Amino acid sequence: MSEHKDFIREIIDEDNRTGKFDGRVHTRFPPEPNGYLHIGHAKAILLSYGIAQDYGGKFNLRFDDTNPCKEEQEFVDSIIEDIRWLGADWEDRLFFASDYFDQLYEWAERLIEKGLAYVCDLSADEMREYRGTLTEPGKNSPFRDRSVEENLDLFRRMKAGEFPDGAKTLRAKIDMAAPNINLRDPVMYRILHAEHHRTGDKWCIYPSYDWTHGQSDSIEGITHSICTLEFEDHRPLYDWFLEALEVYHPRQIEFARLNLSHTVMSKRKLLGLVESGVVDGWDDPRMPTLSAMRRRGYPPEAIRDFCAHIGVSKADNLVDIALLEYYVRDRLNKTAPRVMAVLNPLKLIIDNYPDGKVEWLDAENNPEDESAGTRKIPFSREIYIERDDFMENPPKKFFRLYPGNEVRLKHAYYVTCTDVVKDAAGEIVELHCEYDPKSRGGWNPEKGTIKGTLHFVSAAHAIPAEIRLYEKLITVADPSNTRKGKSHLDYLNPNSLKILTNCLVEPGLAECSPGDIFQFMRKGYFCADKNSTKDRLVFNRTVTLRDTWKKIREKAGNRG
RNA sequence: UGGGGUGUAGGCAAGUGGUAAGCCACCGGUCUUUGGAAUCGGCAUUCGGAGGUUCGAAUCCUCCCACCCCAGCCA
Repeated sequence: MSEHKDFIREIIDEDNRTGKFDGRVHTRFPPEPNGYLHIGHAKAILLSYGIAQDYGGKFNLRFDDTNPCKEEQEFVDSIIEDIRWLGADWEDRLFFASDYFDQLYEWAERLIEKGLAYVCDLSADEMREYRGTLTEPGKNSPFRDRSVEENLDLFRRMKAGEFPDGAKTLRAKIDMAAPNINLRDPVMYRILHAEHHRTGDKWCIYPSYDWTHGQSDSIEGITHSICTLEFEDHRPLYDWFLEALEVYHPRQIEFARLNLSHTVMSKRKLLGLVESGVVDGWDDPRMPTLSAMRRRGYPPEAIRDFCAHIGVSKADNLVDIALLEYYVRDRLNKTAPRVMAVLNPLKLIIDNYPDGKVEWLDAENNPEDESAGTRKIPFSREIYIERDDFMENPPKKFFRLYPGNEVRLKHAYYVTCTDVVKDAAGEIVELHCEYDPKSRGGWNPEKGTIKGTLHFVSAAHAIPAEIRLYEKLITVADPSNTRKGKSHLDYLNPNSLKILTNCLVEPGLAECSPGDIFQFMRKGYFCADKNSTKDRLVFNRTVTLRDTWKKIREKAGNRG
């Protein structure tokens, strides 16, 4: 089984063979600080960073902050935090496109002097009309043939603040009939009397992304500018700028962005969910943002595993969110300490266990990791078990607790159900059992296989907790491909968040800190929320355990 | 009816003229003090379609079809 390389690494191998960049490999991740990073960005970051690592090259972080109206320091901070958490390292190479504003301005004047750029007075609407359509060529701006002197003068006065927003633009003089619309005299500068998060009020003209991006990569000596598919037909424009300027020319390679099932990934839609209150902020654990995944308990290693395995190609894709969850479980299974928590408690009284007696039993912390050691858990006459683990009239193949059945209480004893107590409404309020004193620790060699094993907490020792259960945000796999007139908002999962407030957890959890991740045995992985305190424990369900019993039940249900 | 891309299993994705990897999902067995984990097995006679070249085609050629992106002074 040979390790295969993605098509980008193959291109880099080829460049190294031919000596195109003298064997250098230098990549970058260029986010715009106008929102939070999501799992799709993680794919891009890890791709570029991973390539730099594989080839002994360098990786830069550069903020593409050319639009002061949308960008904020808050986003710069969150992006830096998220990339650090993911594990990509830009060392001392943190840059901002705004660092290059002076250079870009100088280059713009150079293009004007070469007769390759001009100041245009067309309004936004007029410019749209002049641009033509997908099938018809555009027509030249009436301002296209201004003299170099006039252009220089006007451009300097734009910079000096003599004109209001939108009054003029600087445009590249390329070809209004180009079949590639990006080449129809694109805007290089627009007038924006806006405060920039880094340059303040120094500028009232701002370079467009297209005019900034390629040159920024050039300035930084990037060899391979890896970006997503939608920029493929901007590449000829970047080539044009770089050639006109006669500066160092990186190679741009495009790949398909990640789409994840049962969620949305566009910043616009994500922003909409936040602003409309559908979710409780960018780090609501239901969001596909990295900050949400961190809060929910996804380890960065799992995200790296996921990104390393989804592949890189140019084909549109929709990756099943089950794959991400698989890698989360895979990591957590090896690392998360096992504890017992009862989400929906049902009291169980062991009639033949001495009243007032407490035994502290040994419990292993992680069967996958012996070095995780053991802890002591309390056992007593009154305990709580999971309500789901008892059925008065069980279906076939149910081997949990029911009248007359014997089950194992994990790490403790075997118990047999002897009585069911109900309230006036017929609701089961408590169970009575007898325990087998010879089964201490959960094993009696005299008996055959005990199939059912239940988790529990000791009533006198358990501590209360709030537990938040999360499910998919959206009920359909691909909300971008739904019936006419429907959007992702028509497919929000009403059960995406369920808050349980009467949960009971084993006493050791009182000491846990926000961010700690556990396996609540038989229930799933849970992460102490950022707002969890000793007095008010709050856990987020990271992901459930695989549940074959649930599957059997659902199948039976479908048949019936 | 412009330009740029992409089509291999339910979802990703290898494959680069020599007879369809792997992962997830799904199905079944073993094992188990978590119905977890682990483990074993099953899962494309065929690569968007049709022709053609060749001893041999997912790979080369021709035509066709489908889907995605582009008409911001957003990135």
